[in-house]
Amino acid sequence: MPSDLRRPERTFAIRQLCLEFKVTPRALRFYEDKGLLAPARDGMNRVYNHRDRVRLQLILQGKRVGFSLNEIREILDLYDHNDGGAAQMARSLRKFRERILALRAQREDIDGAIHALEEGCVRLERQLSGLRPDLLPQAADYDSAMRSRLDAAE
Amino acid sequence: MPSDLRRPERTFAIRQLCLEFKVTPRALRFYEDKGLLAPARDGMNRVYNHRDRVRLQLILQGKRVGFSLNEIREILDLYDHNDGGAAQMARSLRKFRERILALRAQREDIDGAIHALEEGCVRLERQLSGLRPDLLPQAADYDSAMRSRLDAAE
DNA sequence: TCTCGCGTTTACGTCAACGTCAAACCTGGC
DNA sequence: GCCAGGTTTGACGTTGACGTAAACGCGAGA
Repeated sequence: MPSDLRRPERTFAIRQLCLEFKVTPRALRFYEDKGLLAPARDGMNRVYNHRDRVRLQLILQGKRVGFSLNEIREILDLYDHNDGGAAQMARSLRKFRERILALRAQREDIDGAIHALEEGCVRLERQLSGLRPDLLPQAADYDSAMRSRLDAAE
Repeated sequence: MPSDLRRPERTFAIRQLCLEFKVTPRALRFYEDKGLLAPARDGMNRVYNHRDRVRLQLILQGKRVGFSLNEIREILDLYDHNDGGAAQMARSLRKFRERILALRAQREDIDGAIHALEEGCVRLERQLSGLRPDLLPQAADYDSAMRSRLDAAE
C-alpha cells in the first residue's frame, strides 16, 4: 500500500506539511485564520487534503515573489470560485494581468540591481587585484561553493 | 540661471525630493534616523545635495527589489568606505556576489509566477470567450492604458 | 501683527507576519 | 493510572517601515 504523495485521496497532518515545506505550525494556523487555508478536522485536529497542499504551495510561491497574504488570498479566491459569474472572471483576468505587469516591472528593477552589483564587483575585483590579489580567490570560492549547493539541491 | 537637476552643486529641500520620488518627509527622516542618509543643514532645515539624491534613488531601488533598510545601509556603507582596507573590500565583494545570487533566485521565482499567471490568463480567456466574449475587450484595454502610461512616464 | 505654510523634534500608533508562551486536550505506551 | 509528546485555542510580544499627533520655529504675505 504505497501511499503516494500524488494520490488525491491522501491526507496530511499539520506536522507533515510543516516538515515538507519548512514552515511552522503557527504559520499554517495563521494562514487559516486569514482565510487562505481551510483544512478539514478529525475531532480537533486539522486534516489537510491534496487541495490544501496545492494551496499551500501557491501561498509559499506567492510569498517568495512578494505578494502579501491578502493579495494571495484574493488570487486564490478568484481561482476558486470563478464559476461565480463571468463578470467575476473578467475581474480575475484584470487582476492577473495587473500582477503580471507589476512582476515584469519588478524584474526590471532586479535586473538593474544585478547589473549595478556586477559593476560593483568588477570595480572591487580590479582594485583588489592591484592591491591584495591574495584575497581574491576567497571570493571566487563562493561560486564553486554555490555550484555544489545547487547540485545538492537537485 | 537654469538650475539643472544634473548640476552637482544643485541642492534640494526635503519637499522637492518627496515630490520627485513620491515619498513622504517622514520616510526621508526615517532613513536619516537609520543612517541611510545624512543631509547637510541650513539652520535646522535639511539640505540634500546631489550625492544624497543618488543615495535616495539607490534606497528606493533597493526597496523595490526586496532589500531591507538594514541591508541597503550595509551596501551603501560598503560602497562608501571601501577604502577601509583590502579585507573590507574582500568582504564587500563577497556580499555583492551573495546578493547577486539571491537576486537571480528571486528572478527565477518571479518568472515562475509570471508563467503561472499567464497560464491562468489563458484559461480565463478561453472560458470567457466561450461564455461572454463581450467582457474580453475590457481586459485588453489594460494593455493600451499601460502603454500610454509608460509613454507619459518617459 | 497675525496667520499660513512648511519645517523641525519627540513620542506614540499601526500593520503584517508571524514567534512565543500558557493552559488545556487527546493519545499511545508502560 | 499516568506521563510524554503532539495538538488545540487564545493572548501577548516582536520587527520593520513607516503614519500620526502634539508642540514649536520661522519667513512671507494680507
